[in-house]
Amino acid sequence: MKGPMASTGLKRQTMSAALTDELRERILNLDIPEGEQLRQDTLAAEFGVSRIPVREALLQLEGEGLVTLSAHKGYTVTALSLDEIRELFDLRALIEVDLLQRAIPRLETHHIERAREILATFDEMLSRGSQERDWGQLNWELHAVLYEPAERPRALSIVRNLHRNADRYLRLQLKLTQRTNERAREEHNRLVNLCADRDVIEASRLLNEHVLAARDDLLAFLAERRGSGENTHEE
Amino acid sequence: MKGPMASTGLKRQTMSAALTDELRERILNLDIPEGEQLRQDTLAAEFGVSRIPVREALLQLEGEGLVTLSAHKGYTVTALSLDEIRELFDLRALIEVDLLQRAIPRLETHHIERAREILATFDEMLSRGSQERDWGQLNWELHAVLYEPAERPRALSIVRNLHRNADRYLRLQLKLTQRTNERAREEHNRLVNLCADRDVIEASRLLNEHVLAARDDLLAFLAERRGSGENTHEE
DNA sequence: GCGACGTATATTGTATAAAATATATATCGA
DNA sequence: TCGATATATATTTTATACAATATACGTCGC
Repeated sequence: MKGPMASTGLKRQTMSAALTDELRERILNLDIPEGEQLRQDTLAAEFGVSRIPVREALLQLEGEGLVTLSAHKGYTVTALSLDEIRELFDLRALIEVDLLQRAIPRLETHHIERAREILATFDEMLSRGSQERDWGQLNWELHAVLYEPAERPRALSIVRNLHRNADRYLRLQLKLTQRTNERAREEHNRLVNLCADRDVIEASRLLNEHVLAARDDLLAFLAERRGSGENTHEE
Repeated sequence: MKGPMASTGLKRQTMSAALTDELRERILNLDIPEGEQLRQDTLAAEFGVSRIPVREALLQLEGEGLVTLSAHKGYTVTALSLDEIRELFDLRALIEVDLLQRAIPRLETHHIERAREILATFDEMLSRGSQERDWGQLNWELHAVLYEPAERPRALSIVRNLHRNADRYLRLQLKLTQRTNERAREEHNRLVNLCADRDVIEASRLLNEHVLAARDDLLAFLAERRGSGENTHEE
């Protein structure tokens, strides 16, 4: 469940897969900004591989929605409108609440324990100063462990993708505002406690509010930012 | 909105895209059965292209869930368990009901007209004898036109993919039982009428029942079939 | 005969090279 | 000068060739 062959440094099974992960991380971390053209030979040269695995990585990311292909013109990093970002969160709320309702009756003690471990890691991170790079991953793991007992692999996969697509913008927000982090932390704690109590009704309500509050926070942040020139990285 | 450049025979913008469509159609139509290995050389030779566009088409289909890649071992046509098929329909019900609720208040006359056109095409098809090949496409178009006013592109894309994944099994059922078709036809008519009346409550209820009834019908059919050796294609 | 190892073959994964398409620049005519 | 067409350049798409990996088979030792 952790990172595959972590710390060994052994290279992945295929270049395509490794490139997919690396490119995804760069996009999510905004190292490559929205709308940017992705030149195949440039990437190939940078990674020291041919263009074939680069193309295959980009194709994979296109399936995830992170890049957009225009035939014969190439790939660009997908730029989402505020409406599209809103939709990500609305879908998250819809599907995740359903997952949680199915999962809670089947939650075992070890699920709760794992969730509390993740909460502890969150706190640790918070005290060490913002690590927005890992925040999204940790946030996903917490949600995923609560939904896992539902045994709904397709729904889980869809939700993971929704998280990923929203992650870019959440990281941006985390970089600039600390309040979001604290609020999420508090709601996560309550959510795990409600799950431990098997309180389906209240846990569902809280989860729904949690996701929609994150939505509104983020949209307000982005609306402000986009309205006024959005100057963060200069060139 | 119809088939792109139908009958012209003009090749698509790229080979990869054309191959993706062709392979998808073969898989959905069960020309290539579940679990079958897809050899890249074989496909390349058959279509008269190199393995590169074949690989890219397969990668695309993997993103859609129709094929599964095992590193260094190749692609196989994804085989779904009954539980996974159940999940497809449960997700459809969840997301489509939400879409319909958002769409109905924004439905315009021309949406309804278009829906009735599709219903007429259904009837025409029914009278000409079963054309299970087009059934899934038509079914999707009907649902899509009702959801379109919601302006939720991501949700629509997810639902289209769910339809596609279920389509293989629906076609199988349609080939062997006519009753499903008639039942769907009747429910579709009622659904469009309720939409025309802007009756969100009843339309939502009917849509939910419609999808879940299709689910139960199909699962019963497949359980029967899988239990008893599933002999249809001999070799 | 049985299991472990090594080789041969088939298939996938990647690199390089050629073809097709799009974009930019230049040339021509009015 | 302006617009349109033609040419050149950049980039993507596809083909061919090579390398890496997995599977099948056979050989050897016991």
